[in-house]
Amino acid sequence: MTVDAVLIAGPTASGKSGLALGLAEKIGGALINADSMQVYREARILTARPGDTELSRAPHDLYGHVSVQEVYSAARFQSDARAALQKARDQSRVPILAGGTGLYFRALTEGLAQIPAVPEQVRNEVRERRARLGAGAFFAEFAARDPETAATLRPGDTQRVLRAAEVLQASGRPILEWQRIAGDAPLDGMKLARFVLSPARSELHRRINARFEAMIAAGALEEAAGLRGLDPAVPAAKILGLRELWSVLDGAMDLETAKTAAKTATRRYAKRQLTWFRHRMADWTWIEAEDGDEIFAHVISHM
RNA sequence: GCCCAGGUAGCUCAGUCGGUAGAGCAGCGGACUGAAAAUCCGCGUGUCGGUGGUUCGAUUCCGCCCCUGGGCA
Repeated sequence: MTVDAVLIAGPTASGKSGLALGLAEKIGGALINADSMQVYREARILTARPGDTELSRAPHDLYGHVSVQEVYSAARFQSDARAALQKARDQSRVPILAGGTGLYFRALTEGLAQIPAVPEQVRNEVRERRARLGAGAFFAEFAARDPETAATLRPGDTQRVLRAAEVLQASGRPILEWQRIAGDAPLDGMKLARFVLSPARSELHRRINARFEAMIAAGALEEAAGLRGLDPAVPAAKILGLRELWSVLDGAMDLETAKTAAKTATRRYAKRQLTWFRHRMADWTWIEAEDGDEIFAHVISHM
């Protein structure tokens, strides 16, 4: 085996975990999670995180290692992944990074800009101001102070507008300026085997639907009950299916409706993932096979 | 078997007094450097059941056939 690391991307329910695990067993690898939601400890079922059986078959890192209460981020992931990569290296294991979060893969392969952390107080101030002024007025105000960045954003893009505004507020410099400074990529200079799993859309939809049913059967409703009261502003509150199941628990929605809504949301998520992969990972090895053994054979032949 | 009602987008339906047709949901395409399972932008994707006829022109009118639902037998 001549690669320094294996990267496995793919939309949700495309079979990444199974492939990664099989590969880890075969080549003596160590799994490192590259999925933004599988990092949350208390949400194993709803995030389709590997269970104890899988965990016992190969080393796993960054799976369920933080609490749902925490605000995890791409930056924290990058730093955690750096440590996990070092750990695998120390154990002479090939790191196998598997996940569905495009931005996290970007953080690994291209790095993130080194932007000073924004104090909690500034974040809150900026949020409150936008809520008070409204999206349009807030954006106009921001555009007057940072026209260059504003030109790249839309007023309604809540997340990016807030981020740009808080960075400007906290650092005194436009986020665009910070982003021009190249980041340090954890995988820089390493020999990589990169794969994107891409089953046919119809098959992917079938799997997504079936998997949510399986999650329900495995106790997703109980898991959701345990997460009630979670601060809706925290990233883990965005776990697909969580809101719908909370509605069921509140008696505001029947289970069938909730399941349908959760599946739809997951299908749309998969579509967004694929848009990212298609354009940002065009030069990776794309695997359209759907059968596990077939996928495995393809991967081996490309390494 | 007869009588009604209806066959239009993947689904539920609207519509066209004859000039090749929209709405919702689903879906599709795209952007995206620190909340990314987030956030945002864009797009009707169609043998108008089939087949003859009338007509310059039929999804629309007429005939026949097929299918679905309801009623009567």
